Amino acid sequence: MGLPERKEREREEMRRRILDAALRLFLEQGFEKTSIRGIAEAIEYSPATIYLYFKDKNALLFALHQEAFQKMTAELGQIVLVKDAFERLVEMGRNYIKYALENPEMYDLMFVMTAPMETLECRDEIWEDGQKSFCMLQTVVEDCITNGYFKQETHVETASLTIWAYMHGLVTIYLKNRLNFLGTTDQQARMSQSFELFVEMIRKSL
Amino acid sequence: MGLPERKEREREEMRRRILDAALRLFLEQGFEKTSIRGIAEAIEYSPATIYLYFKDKNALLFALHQEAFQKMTAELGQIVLVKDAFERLVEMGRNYIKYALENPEMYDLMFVMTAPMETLECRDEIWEDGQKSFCMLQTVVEDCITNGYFKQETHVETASLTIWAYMHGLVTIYLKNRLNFLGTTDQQARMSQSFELFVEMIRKSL
DNA sequence: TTAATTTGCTAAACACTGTTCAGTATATTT
DNA sequence: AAATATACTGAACAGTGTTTAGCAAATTAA
Repeated sequence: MGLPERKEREREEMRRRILDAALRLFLEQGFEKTSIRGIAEAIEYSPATIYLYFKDKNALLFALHQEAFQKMTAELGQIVLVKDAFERLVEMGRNYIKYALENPEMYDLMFVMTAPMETLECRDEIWEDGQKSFCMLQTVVEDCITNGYFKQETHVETASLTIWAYMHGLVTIYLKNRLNFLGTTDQQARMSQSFELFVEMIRKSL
Repeated sequence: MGLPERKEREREEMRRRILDAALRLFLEQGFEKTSIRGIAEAIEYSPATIYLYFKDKNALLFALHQEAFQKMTAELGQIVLVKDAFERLVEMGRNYIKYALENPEMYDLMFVMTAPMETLECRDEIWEDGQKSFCMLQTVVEDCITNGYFKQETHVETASLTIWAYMHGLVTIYLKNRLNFLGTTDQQARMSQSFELFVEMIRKSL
């Protein structure tokens, strides 16, 4: 066995090339219309080659799903700059919505599609990326308790799940075109109004 | 032109046979694994025949989506029996969760999949089924205001959207396996805890 | 009753999809 | 220089949604 140093690096470069092409195509033409063959053509290799670097399409999607989480975590991480605990929570919510609306395909991959989760299941692993993000939320909720914004007896996990559920519901209703019985221009405004109401709800009752 | 009485009836019977078979297959083997060819085989007709009764697969999905709404509306309609306005709202929420967990594929069709919505868009129609369901929720929220549970100045539409967003978020997070970083058995319990918290939140702050 | 026409349906094809595998040409090791 | 391992691909398999040409039976018209 020779030194696998360069080999390993080349292999990683190829994975990158595949993922970059896949991501570009997904963002350009959406999920449904992106195929393994299309990705192969974009990197000028045979479709079979992709299967030397990813077990199947689900594994490829899972890798992209992980990168989407990295990006979101980076963006949500900005909120540590906000001093006030409650305002930090609100800003986190705003950024969550912003990320979802600006990266709808990635959001789908992260929180809606079942395909990437299947790779996780067949590897018998836990959903680490999701867990880590949830912990970020929990931390901020804890801060709100510590700083007296929320009652001492507030159950952190339950409160966090409730907040996440609302945020997720709001953005998916919108992204999946289930708000289109309202005027097209109004939709974003209605979301903002709802968000503000929810913020007041948790301020008053948590 | 002869009397199209029986012809029309026969045509409707055929549509029914197709939809029944499609529904059965969807529930048996899920969405991804159900094909036009499979449906055709189930009713012992050629795949091409289906296209004489439905424009394309999206139109078929849209028809099923409509029936799913009928079923849900019927189930949610039961809550009129509950006298107390607030308790009626809570019961509506419980039934919503129940329906979603008992009919995950149908829920997907109604609120997550974009395919049925495309048929709607290309027909340039509004999402009537969704609008009607939303009105049901709005009515109950109005009752809560009238009966003094919610403040007089509560904006019905915004409050309803907020409640719906939370409910939808909760069930989709669960159905799309995004709660599997919690213990498998715990998941439903966590959902219940969150729901109870949310009920208290709206009781206290709306 | 016969001829013309419409209706209901299908076989076969088209252009795709994800995936596998035998085989090849290049690079590495012995 | 020979043997082995690596990287890659062409071609196929089995599947998908959809379209079209054509056929046989039912309906209408003469």
